[in-house]
This record gives sequence, C-alpha cells and structure tokens, in this order.
Amino acid sequence: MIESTPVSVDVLALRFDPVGRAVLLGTAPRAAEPFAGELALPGVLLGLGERLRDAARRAVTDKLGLPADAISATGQLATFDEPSRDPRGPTLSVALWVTLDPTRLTDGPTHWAFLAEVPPLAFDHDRIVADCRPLLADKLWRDPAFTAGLLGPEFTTAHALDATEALTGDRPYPANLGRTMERVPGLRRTTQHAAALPRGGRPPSVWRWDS
Amino acid sequence: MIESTPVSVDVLALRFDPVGRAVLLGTAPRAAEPFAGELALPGVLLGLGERLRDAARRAVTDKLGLPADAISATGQLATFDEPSRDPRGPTLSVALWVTLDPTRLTDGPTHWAFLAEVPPLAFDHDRIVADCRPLLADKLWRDPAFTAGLLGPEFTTAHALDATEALTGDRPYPANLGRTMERVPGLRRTTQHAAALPRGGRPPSVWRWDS
DNA sequence: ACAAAAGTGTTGCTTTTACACCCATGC
DNA sequence: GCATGGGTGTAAAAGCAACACTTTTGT
Repeated sequence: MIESTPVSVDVLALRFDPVGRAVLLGTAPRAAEPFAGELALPGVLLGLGERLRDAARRAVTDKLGLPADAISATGQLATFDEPSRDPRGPTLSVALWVTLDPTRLTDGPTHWAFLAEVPPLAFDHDRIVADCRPLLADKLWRDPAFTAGLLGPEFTTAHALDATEALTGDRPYPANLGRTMERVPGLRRTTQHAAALPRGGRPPSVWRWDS
Repeated sequence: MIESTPVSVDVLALRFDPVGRAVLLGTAPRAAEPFAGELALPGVLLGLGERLRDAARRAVTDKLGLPADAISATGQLATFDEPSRDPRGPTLSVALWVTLDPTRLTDGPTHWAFLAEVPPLAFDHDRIVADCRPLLADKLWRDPAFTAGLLGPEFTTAHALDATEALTGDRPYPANLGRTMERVPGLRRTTQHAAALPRGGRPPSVWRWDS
C-alpha cells in the first residue's frame, strides 16, 4: 500500500464590511508549530470521506472561531501541490472560498485584513492569496452564489461599488455597475432606497435576489 | 492520527488528430476491479510528495501506455469530492488536462473517443468529463500552454477551425478565427501555406508560436 | 470551368467605457 | 445654499458576428 499525500483545505474567508466599506479576509494566528503565532489562512486536514465544503466549514469554526451558520456560501478555487509548502512534509492544499454573513459573526481570534493589504502569512499562504485574488475578482457578478454570499440577500448600490472596488482594484461608475447588475440573473433593483451616507448624497437603491 | 482521504489524479488526455480533423480523448479499459474491463479516464493514486503534474504523467504512461515525451502540456481543471465516487471508499479526484503530441504516440490500450461522443465511463468519469468540457473550451485561444500543447508548434488555419469546432461545438468563420488568432500573444501567421485538402480549396496559412 | 475552402473587406450589433447632466440627501 | 454621491441618458470605442466577395487550390 502506497502512502498517499495528506490533503489540507485552506480557506479564503471573505466578509464584506458595509461600515468600513471593504472586503476583509479572515486569518488567525497559528496555535501550534510550525509557524506558531504567525498569521495564516484557516486550514484543516481533510478527514476520510469528508467533503471539501465540510472541511472548509470546520476550518472556519475551529480556526477562526466563528459560528458555522455565519457561512453564507462556499466554492472551489485551486489546488496547490508544491511538496515543500509545509515543512512537516508534503501535503496537497485545496483552496476554497467562503463568504460570511457579517450579522452572524462573533468575536474570536480572527484577524481581519483588507483584501488589498494582506499581511505576510505562514506556509505558502501569501502565494495562495496572490494566485486566488484574480479568481475571486472574476466571480463577482458572474458566480451568483459567491456574489449573494458576499453581499447578502439585500444590499445597496453603494455596497456593490465598494465590494467591486475591493475585489477588482478600481471603482466602476455607478451608472455602469447598475446596468451590470441588472443583467445578473436573479438580481433585481427594488423601489426602495437606503438611507444616505452621513456625508450626504443621494440615497442608493436597494437590490434584492429573487425568491 | 486522523486517516486522510486518498487522492487520485484523473486525466483528460487530449489529442488533436489533424487527419480525422477532431479532438480525441484518451480512455482505457480498466485492468482491475472495480469496473474491470470498462472504459475509464487514466488515473493514478497520488504518491506521497508527488506533484500533480507528475502523477498525470504517470497516469498517461501507465494507463494509456503512451511515452512520457508525448505529453506536450498539462494543467489543472477541478477537484471532485463526492465520497461515493469510488466504491472502494472515499477518494478525492483532482482532474487535470494533458495535451499529447500526435507525432510521438505509440500503440497501446488507448481507446480514443471523439470529445463530443465520449462513451459511458467507469466511476464518476462521465460527470468529470461533462463538468470539465466547458473549462477546456474556455482555455482554447486563452491559455497559451493548452492551445500550443493541443495544436503543436505549427498548425494551419484549417486545424484551428477543426479544433475550435471540436471543443466549443460550433465552427467559427475562418475570417473571424484568423483575427482572433492574431490577437493571441506569441502566435503569428507565417507567410507559408500548407497543401490544400484533397477536395481542393485554397491552401490555409501556417501559424507558428514565437521563439 | 467548377467546386471547395481560406482570406479580405465591410457592415451591423452588442458590450464596454466614459462622461455630462440631473436628482436626492446631509449640512 | 453647497457638497456629496447615486441615477439617467447618451455617445464614443471596442469587440463580435455575419456575410458578400475574392483568391487559390483540386478535379
């Protein structure tokens, strides 16, 4: 019987912060060696017969200390196979994204980093984040599960602008983003308007998913 | 110590046949139970510390019986994690694509199927093929490694038309495909022309990759 | 000459990007 | 009022799809 490479699941846990108007990535200091104390993506070893999604949920609850029901959606990103990525020995890492519902978060060891300014992380996690960033940007407005998971069931144009800027790096014109959103299946502009920002400005439309 | 899920690598081995004007998928009858005798994608268990690419190479040589130097390129597709996908027990399957150089192929147990008419396969391999087909179609003319691997260092407009039709399902206008190809970085139309087909027609241009 | 297939040029449509201008709010 | 910021309309630009017509071959 040939020994097989252990598989870990590393999670890019994303959360949209409507107050800070930013997309945040959840990391936590490692509890054990190697890299004890250093920030890392939440990750766990995949159990026998465990589904990737379930392992991702476990990583979020065990490593970030967040409740499982804060997870709004999950999906695959890519697989990393460099044998030297873990000093303990070769492991495969399947990177998954997880979106979190900001209303259900609890306090925990989580360090929330702006997606644009992720601090140095343990293992090859810097590389994982760097490689996966464009994949994430690509999912916004294209992958409905990702988009709805990140922004929630209801959000304003202002939120959409902020999230897009955080993921892609530049801020679209509100008019154009509105037209993009109208072409997203299942998403509709409601007749409601949210409260305007403290600094004033026209109150943005509220968008909602069907059903 | 928690037992971890074994990882297998399943390969979509693609070959462009300039004579048959088709893209072919390599499958082979399984040598052992389960599904002995039934056609399946070439797959191997990932060894400890083995890279995915190397495992894919092993699958192609061991299961399809092709020489390793027939492999022109490789890349990742997706990971399949349904615990019941293998009756022997839960395994993870990482699907990779491999392109083959038709000039270096040898005879072997390989059954070459038209990509559009893949016969029923063992395990969940039908599903893997179905899920990965759009991903492959997306790579043509976008992923230079895939495109160059499939079509080789030098090919004609006629080949490009055939490969595009095989992957996407419909045949582009030669004029429009030519303009698409001129925008592919590293690809250039040469001044050469290949021989015309037996039925006549204008001889197509030869295209070549830089350097 | 005729048929077949690639290439050229052109046209119309869709998508993207950009911006001027209008509207609704906080101050 | 003024500043702020979203929304409407429009227009230029880029990309894409379709097709008429030409070119170059085989028969």
